[in-house]
Amino acid sequence: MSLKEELKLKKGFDIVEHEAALNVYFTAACLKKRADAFFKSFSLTDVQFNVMMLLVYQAGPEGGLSQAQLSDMMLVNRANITTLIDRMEKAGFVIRTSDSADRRTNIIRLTAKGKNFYTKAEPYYDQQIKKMMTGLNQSEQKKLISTLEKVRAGLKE
Amino acid sequence: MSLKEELKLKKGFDIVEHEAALNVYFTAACLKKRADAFFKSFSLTDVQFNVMMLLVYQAGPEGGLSQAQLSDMMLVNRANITTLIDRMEKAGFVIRTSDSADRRTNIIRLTAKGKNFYTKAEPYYDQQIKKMMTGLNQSEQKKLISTLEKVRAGLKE
DNA sequence: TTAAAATTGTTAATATATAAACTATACACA
DNA sequence: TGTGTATAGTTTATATATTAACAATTTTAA
Repeated sequence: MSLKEELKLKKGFDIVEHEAALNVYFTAACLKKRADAFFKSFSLTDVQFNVMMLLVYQAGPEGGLSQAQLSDMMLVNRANITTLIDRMEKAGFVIRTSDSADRRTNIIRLTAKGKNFYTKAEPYYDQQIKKMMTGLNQSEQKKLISTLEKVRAGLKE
Repeated sequence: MSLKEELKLKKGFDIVEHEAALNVYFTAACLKKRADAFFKSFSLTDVQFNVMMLLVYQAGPEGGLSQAQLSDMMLVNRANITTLIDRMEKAGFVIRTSDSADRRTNIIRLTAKGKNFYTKAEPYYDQQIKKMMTGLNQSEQKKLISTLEKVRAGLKE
């Protein structure tokens, strides 16, 4: 179904670039909504889950990541990390620790609660994301990935 | 460049579905950031521009759209439209009018200021979106559109 | 060594989004 | 006609995101 049909628009799109960009945008929104619904049963959000995933798989030698690293890996503003980590700290999933090498820096670490939670939730997430992407086969997904890489490359200029 | 490289991750992605979904998500975020930067010079946001575009091209016989219609066309919650239209009303771009056919309903209309603004801004937007999508040729864009349609179709189940 | 430039995390203000609950209104059905 | 259900928009609280400005700290360059 075309986006025009899905959004029930009277008039379609004259410029294919505009249509392509809107398709990316709204597909992401649909993915996010579906993910949000999934994570709701775990009482956290997709963004918080992403933080945990980053801490599990991308932690440095200090056993965590700095807020600046998190903001870089999530493509969001540093200011946003503050309240995000506040909420996750409050929920008991992460702690802020000081960095012995740099007094400006916090190292964000998963708590035992956070680790346990993540370990339990990950298989369910894996299952869910596979379900979510059943519209494409493996080869189509790989092609989509490389196409979107091209889009992003074109944005860098 | 792969997402792993862009985000400077130590560890890549084990599940291609996850990688594909993240590519959609982050590409949309990159598009949005670029669009935000563009619209900043016009002192409005991409979401507000989208509202204006919808009012110009999708208005009904009453010369506008209801808030519920806008929320459907934008795939966002009705509650979100309230404050969005508040801000646009405050900026003088739109007005809320009553709907003679249904006393619960507001019809959102562009003001003369809003119409003039949109008419001036649209050609610049067209130019900009073409520039933003230069990573793909026309055929690749059409292929991307149909792939994303498949993703969304798979999400409906 | 010193001063300038860069980086880290926070704060405050703003924008976009969600959910739940509500009132008023409209619709559907018996 | 009356009752139950659905819808429109708002309010409140919460989450995610941006910007600009700031103080503390670190890095860079002269």
